[in-house]
Amino acid sequence: MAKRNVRLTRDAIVECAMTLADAEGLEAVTIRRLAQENGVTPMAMYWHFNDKDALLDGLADHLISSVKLPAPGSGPWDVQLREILEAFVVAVRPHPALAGLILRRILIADAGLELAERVLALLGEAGFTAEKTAEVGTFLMCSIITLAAADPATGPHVEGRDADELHRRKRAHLETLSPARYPNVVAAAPALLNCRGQDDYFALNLDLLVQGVRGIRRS
Amino acid sequence: MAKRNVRLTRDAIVECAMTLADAEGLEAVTIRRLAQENGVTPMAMYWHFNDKDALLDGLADHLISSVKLPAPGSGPWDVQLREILEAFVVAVRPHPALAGLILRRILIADAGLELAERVLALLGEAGFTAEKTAEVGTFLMCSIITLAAADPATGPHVEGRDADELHRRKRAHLETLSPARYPNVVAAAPALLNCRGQDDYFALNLDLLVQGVRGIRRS
DNA sequence: ATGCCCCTTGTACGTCGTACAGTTGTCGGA
DNA sequence: TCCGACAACTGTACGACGTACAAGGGGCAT
Repeated sequence: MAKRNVRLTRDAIVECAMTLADAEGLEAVTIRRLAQENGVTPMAMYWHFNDKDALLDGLADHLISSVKLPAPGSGPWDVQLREILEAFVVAVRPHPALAGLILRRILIADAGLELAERVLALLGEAGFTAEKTAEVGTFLMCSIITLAAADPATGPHVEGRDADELHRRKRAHLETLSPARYPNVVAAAPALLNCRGQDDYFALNLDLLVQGVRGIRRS
Repeated sequence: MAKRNVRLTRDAIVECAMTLADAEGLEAVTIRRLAQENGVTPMAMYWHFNDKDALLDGLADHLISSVKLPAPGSGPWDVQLREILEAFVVAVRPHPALAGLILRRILIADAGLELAERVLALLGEAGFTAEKTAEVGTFLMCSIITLAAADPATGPHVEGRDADELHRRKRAHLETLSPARYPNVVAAAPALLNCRGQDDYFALNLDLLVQGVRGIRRS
């Protein structure tokens, strides 16, 4: 993996960290591992990033700025809101291991502020007060991240486990449940284990969020 | 902190870990720290738990089983659903640092299965197919956990930072924003920094979720 | 060639989870 | 009264982690 022909770059490190996180999870993203991956000493990282948190912030910022916001059209607010939220999930979905890093950077990264600005504007247009706008907007951002985060079987933002093994254990456990005691869980068991990652799941719950915003508009 | 008069117990350890997490965050919950807190050698923990993950699972299970489900009344499904979701948030809210641990244990812990069963049953009653029931139910559980997790300024499930310092930095950053470029963000800035932890926030977004479910019922 | 500055290396420390083996306290049957 | 057996705990050690600190090299303008 040593590619020590050129100098190291912030962006190169971030890129490397992203593919690493996608392939092996966030817990594989280690200063030492990143250094080794680039044929370099661990301490070399610290020239490009103050500390590991700064590196993770870099990852988050990179992910946030990959959101392709639709042009600020003139359609009804709920349609526009849905488009923006969808653009957000679409960008984050390919990197579920990193989803948890995003939240704390949304109001810091430029792209995140742009995103927040658009969402808050639409909520204002929908008739929410400034305070409710903040509350709903915050929750929407959190929900989208949740939506895009990893499979519940592996657990979002909980790393350090063998995903396959956990998934198998969960399946085995669900199969031992008494259908008399948990009829609905047993009936939904295959879907519960499977539903994440399906386009259906995202579309349906994006609708849920937008319809929810519409539903609480007057109150 | 050494209270070595009685033998150690799984429950005692879990209890200790919970107060520790509430006071100093999940990153303070360490095998060594827990041992020291109980006046015992680190390795003593491994008699009661196979490894640290088992300990965290114990924490999650304890938290899940603290949910006080309302009696299965006979009101309309959406009212009952809201009551259940509210009971969930109420139980988890006091322990935001642990919220992230819950998800992967919901379909394993008995109390979690009970919770899932009730939610899925109500969704079935609302007219969802088995598959959509699973999708919506999964998302609802995730959202409630998200809702109950820590302040976005400190970042849910992201530990290892000084919360106060981060909050101050965020506030400072928001105050430097150009109101021309981000009018809505600037207008909502105080609320954005503050809204979490307010009862208002939880009530409003619980409504959002329930109304959302109602909104997507027929489709 | 020389000096400077950007980038990298080398070494070391403290913390973490935990494998492995040994030690104690307690208690029921002889 | 003794005695093993088993439950609960101790002691030591290892490898991985983040990172402080100081020293080194290598390309560029002079």
